[in-house]
Amino acid sequence: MVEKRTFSISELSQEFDVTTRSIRFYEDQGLLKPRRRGQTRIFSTKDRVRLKLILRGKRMGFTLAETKELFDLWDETLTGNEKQLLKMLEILEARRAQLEQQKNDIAQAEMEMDTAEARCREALAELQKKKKEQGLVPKETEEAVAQK
Amino acid sequence: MVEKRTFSISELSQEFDVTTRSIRFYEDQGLLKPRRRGQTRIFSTKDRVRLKLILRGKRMGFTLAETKELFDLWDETLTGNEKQLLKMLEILEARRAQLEQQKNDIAQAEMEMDTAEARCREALAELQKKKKEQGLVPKETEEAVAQK
DNA sequence: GATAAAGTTTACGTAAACGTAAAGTGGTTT
DNA sequence: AAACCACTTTACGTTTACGTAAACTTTATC
Repeated sequence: MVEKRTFSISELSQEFDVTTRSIRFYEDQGLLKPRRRGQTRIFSTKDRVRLKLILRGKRMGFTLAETKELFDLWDETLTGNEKQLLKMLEILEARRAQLEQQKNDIAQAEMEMDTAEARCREALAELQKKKKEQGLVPKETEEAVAQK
Repeated sequence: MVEKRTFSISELSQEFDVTTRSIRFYEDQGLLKPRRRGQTRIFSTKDRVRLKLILRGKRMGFTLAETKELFDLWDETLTGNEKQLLKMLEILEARRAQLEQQKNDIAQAEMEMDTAEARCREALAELQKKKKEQGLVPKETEEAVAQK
């Protein structure tokens, strides 16, 4: 049960909601290496995984070049050369630092969004109060409201 | 104690490690609005905060246009219009969803990096073992090694 | 008052990541 | 066989986010 399927370019395009143009571009840049039947591309499950990684990388702010570097490095790493292995470990460390930074950024952003939301709700509540007052004491002029 | 300082373009440039070109560009795009003394820019603490937000936004994968949209919206929100307030709350919700996605992406990436690192270390251990064997049984040919 | 240091505008250049025709290939459905 | 579909290549266009000179003021320093 090894899921030995293959995929057409439009299948992947639909599944991941990217244009075929993008997929071809990723191949052009060396990030995907589909087989060919004639001139038609045939994507393996490995290609599919890589596409998923590419897109996630993008969401995380990686450039295609960075992602490609990781792919290439990982391929080289599999050959078992010691220098490559050590370099891979280094790069993994660097990425972890980057992820830590991103996590901090996200936490910060969440806090600020909390206070922003709170202020919005306060302001809305204020407006509701004003409305009620207007309901009770109608026809207050705009200028008078503004002066509060 | 309101920290009422101002900043020159190069001060900010150095503090946040961005080029003056970038800072001028951000102004050009309407993200910063420094005062002027003659034609020289004078940045307030508010500008400084915004610059920080711009850079964090970039690290989080936001475009300048998106960040500007948030700035503008927040400014409008402060005027207290109800429609603006509700729109702001909507956008905040959307951003939260985006942050959740990013957190998932990061968690996934961390897991994969864990297994990648483990494999690297295994491979390295294997190499060390091979080296020892070579030390004990020297002059093994490359072909023989490859056949294992 | 010359000269350097830091600031400015204007404007063309560039890399990344595709978009968008245009024109052709290969299979299959009617 | 005509028409249609999915796929292809080639190639120029576009947006974003600056880089990089060039030529010019303004301010500080010797």
